Amino acid sequence: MNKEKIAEIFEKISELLEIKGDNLFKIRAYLNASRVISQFPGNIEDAVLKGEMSKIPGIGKDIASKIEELVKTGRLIYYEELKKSVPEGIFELLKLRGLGPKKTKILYEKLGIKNIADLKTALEDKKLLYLDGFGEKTVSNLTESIKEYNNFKERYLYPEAQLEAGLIISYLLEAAGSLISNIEIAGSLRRKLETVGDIDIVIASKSSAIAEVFLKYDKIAHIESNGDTKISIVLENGMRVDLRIVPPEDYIYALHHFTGSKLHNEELRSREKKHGYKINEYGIYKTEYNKIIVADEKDFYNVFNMQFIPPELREGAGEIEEALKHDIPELINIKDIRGVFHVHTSYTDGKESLEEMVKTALELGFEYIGITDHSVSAPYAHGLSADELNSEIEHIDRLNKQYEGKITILKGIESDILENGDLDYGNETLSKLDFVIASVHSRFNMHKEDMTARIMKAIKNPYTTMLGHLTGRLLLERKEYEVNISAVIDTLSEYKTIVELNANPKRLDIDWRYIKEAISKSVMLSINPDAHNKKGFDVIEYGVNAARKGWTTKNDVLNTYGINEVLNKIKTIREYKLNKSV
DNA sequence: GCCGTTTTCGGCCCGACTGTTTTCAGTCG
Ligand SMILES: Nc1nc2c(ncn2[C@H]2C[C@H](O)[C@@H](COP(=O)(O)OP(=O)(O)OP(=O)(O)O)O2)c(=O)[nH]1
Ligand SMILES: [Mg+2]
Ligand SMILES: [Mg+2]
Ligand SMILES: [Zn+2]
Repeated sequence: MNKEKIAEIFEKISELLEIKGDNLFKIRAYLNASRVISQFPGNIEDAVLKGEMSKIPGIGKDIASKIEELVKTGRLIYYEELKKSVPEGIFELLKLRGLGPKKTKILYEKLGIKNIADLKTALEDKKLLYLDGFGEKTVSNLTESIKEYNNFKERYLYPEAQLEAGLIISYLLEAAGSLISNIEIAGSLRRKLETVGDIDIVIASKSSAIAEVFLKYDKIAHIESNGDTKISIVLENGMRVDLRIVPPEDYIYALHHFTGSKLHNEELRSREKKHGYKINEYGIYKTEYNKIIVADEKDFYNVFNMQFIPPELREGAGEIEEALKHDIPELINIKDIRGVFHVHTSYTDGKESLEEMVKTALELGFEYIGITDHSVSAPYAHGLSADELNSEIEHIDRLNKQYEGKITILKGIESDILENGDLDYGNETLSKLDFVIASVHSRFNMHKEDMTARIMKAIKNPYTTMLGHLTGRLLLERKEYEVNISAVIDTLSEYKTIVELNANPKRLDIDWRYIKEAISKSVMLSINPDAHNKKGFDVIEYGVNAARKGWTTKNDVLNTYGINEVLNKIKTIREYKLNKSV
């Protein structure tokens, strides 16, 4: 039982308790525990065995024992009992905008509505109007909510939302720039989360006229709410946008509030409340009339003797403690990236020739480029036979002479990890290469233990320099294959093997939530573009975002080093493992 | 249910917007 599943169960418990009408703080405790578990930076099974769960803030004796039950038996009797009283479809009903636990309960108890389909029928039959608290507006809003639920995604990839947010900001600046003293993306998008539920934007303006300007944006399909300081809309493509408008003097407080995360805000506010501060989106107050003025977010945190916390770290995952100790490290920046590994060419499924990819890397200022086409067992991608790989190697040798002094081309392969954990070529071929990325591209549905063993064996192979996309996930499309990530990280550590952070915005794999664990076990990262065309290098940005979310510093990442250090490091890995295996 | 440097009870972040409730509960951020 992994932490995602455990977190999901506690989230559902909180929803079930809401429906039951249980104590609000108890409900919050479960929801909070769910968030804390999903952020837990380590192996939850180990922590359970060591009896360390209840040491984690937000996990007490009761929830700790429930986690233990889940880890040990795979079930939770308390949850199963709770679920019996409520139909499964209640969870989807709760996802509808405008429908919370109270109304859902009424619909279920009074009209027997058990899921969205039931609700749709009841709406069409105008049955809701007979209920107390349900009027014409509620009916039309729920009808609209069902449409949105059916037609639109719940979350979007970071780059889609980033693009859309940029368009909105450009529009606002163009249409009403003089009214705007500050404008910034906030919410999960500012925190660089890999997927976002909506676009949050904060505006500082002296004039409320800016709201009118926003509402004239031509891509707005639906206005959900429209207040004095807050507007929520849905775009034609289904993306939701929240706009928050505040007077210029309140901007920093509003930006901080709206950046979140919710957990971060709650933690900061409750902690500082004990020290006599009140924090909201309009200010920091020591006493009611004594607003503390700050010029920027650095000042904001400094009020509480905290180090500035970069937005990427504001997930309520221990950042406040570290900021108090001034232990937040200098995070990696995109300018620290000096070269790239994991580049495909027209030798296999890349769209550009080898030389074009090299030229592009050179233009982008990279000092080295590690070429990795697909291996023989990847026929879908025209995987290279040993002979074909030899040709590519010779080609790289020629290009290295041609580009000497400009860029170094490293010879690599993205080798499939076969079902038995072997790599795709013999040692003779592999030893001609500078480095090898080993990735799983087949048989995703193996049992967890088998998949873990398969990957562990590949890591132990002396020629494996780094492990490619650890879980094979495609965000919002394909779930990760089952694998014991902590066991894999331990093996990477033991065999000094590097882990890829695949920068493709659909992958971002290794997940940033596991990066802290990897780094704490001295596993080095490589932020790889997995480029298949010239544009493919640009995704490095997303990889760096994810790395920052995982508290990564420059020195934790292979491709922040110069070519000589890189060559040295990858050689050392191979030698270390060759020695270890004899 | 969790938590404690005002501790083992009595608090728990704080506010905006909407609809139908004539005074605020529900939902959401
Ligand atoms: N203090 C406080 N702030 C909140 C609360 N809920 C949301 N916020 C703030 C922090 C959030 O980052 C910000 C935007 O809310 P969203 O619901 O859009 O969440 P966020 O953008 O973090 O994630 P998302 O990807 O949109 O689901 O508003 C809350 O309950 N209390
Ligand atoms: Mg958001
Ligand atoms: Mg929002
Ligand atoms: Zn690849």
